[in-house]
Amino acid sequence: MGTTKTDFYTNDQNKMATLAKAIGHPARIAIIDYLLKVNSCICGDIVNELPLAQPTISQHLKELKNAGIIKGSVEGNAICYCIDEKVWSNLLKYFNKVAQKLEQKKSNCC
Amino acid sequence: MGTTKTDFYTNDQNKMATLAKAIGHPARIAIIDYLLKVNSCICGDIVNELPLAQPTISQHLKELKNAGIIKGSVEGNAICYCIDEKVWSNLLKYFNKVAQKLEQKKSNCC
DNA sequence: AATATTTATCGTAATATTGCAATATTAATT
DNA sequence: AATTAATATTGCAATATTACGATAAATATT
Repeated sequence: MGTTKTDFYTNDQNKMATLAKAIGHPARIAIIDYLLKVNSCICGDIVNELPLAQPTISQHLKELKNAGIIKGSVEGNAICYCIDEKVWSNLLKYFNKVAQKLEQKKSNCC
Repeated sequence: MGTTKTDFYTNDQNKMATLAKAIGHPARIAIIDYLLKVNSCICGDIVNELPLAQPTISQHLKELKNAGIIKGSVEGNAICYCIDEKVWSNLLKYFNKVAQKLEQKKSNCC
């Protein structure tokens, strides 16, 4: 137990869940916010922006990267992270799709 | 440890993280999908749709409800759940905002 | 080559999540 | 008032997540 039964669900469902889960932490939202705020997609001074230790932030970045939300490229001895627009637009598509279907439905019981 | 430092982050960040986290599980994505597929927002036969025991599904529904993504109204001895359009449109707004900011940015290093 | 800077990894403790069986609760039906 | 049907709650085991100190790895700079 404690393990998700990923086998049962569709690829799309698992993929979307992975993406949403990666975003589902305030530190990672804050990282995304910061990546947007800073014009160029600068990296490691995120450590100064958040109340977290460097290893913790590195871990959060890793999770965002594993999910595919951000990508990083080595830039000297620093690493430059930025949001993957393609992946984000997929996310947006999903949320849009659901919103549209919600509008189409007239029969709301709640 | 193991506890998220919610105190530090902004309300918006925490709220968005809570919403995303609630969606961040394939079973809950499947529940959302099902709620959309069924025209009226019927409830408890979700148990027949997913490979999960009834208590587990009840728990997932509770999490979606606590996050505000779905709402439920008592309908006889059954409960009718459906997605909260307002909350969903907030979610959509966030993903849209990020997508727009991404487009504005020319300077991508990755 | 030694040092500094930046990021990643390892190990570990605390807590949270996932899932289920058993049981309770609530409302309808007989 | 029993019985049935639909959900919720409780308690628990297995696993995952969050966070950090210590340390390693990689590249720049001196």
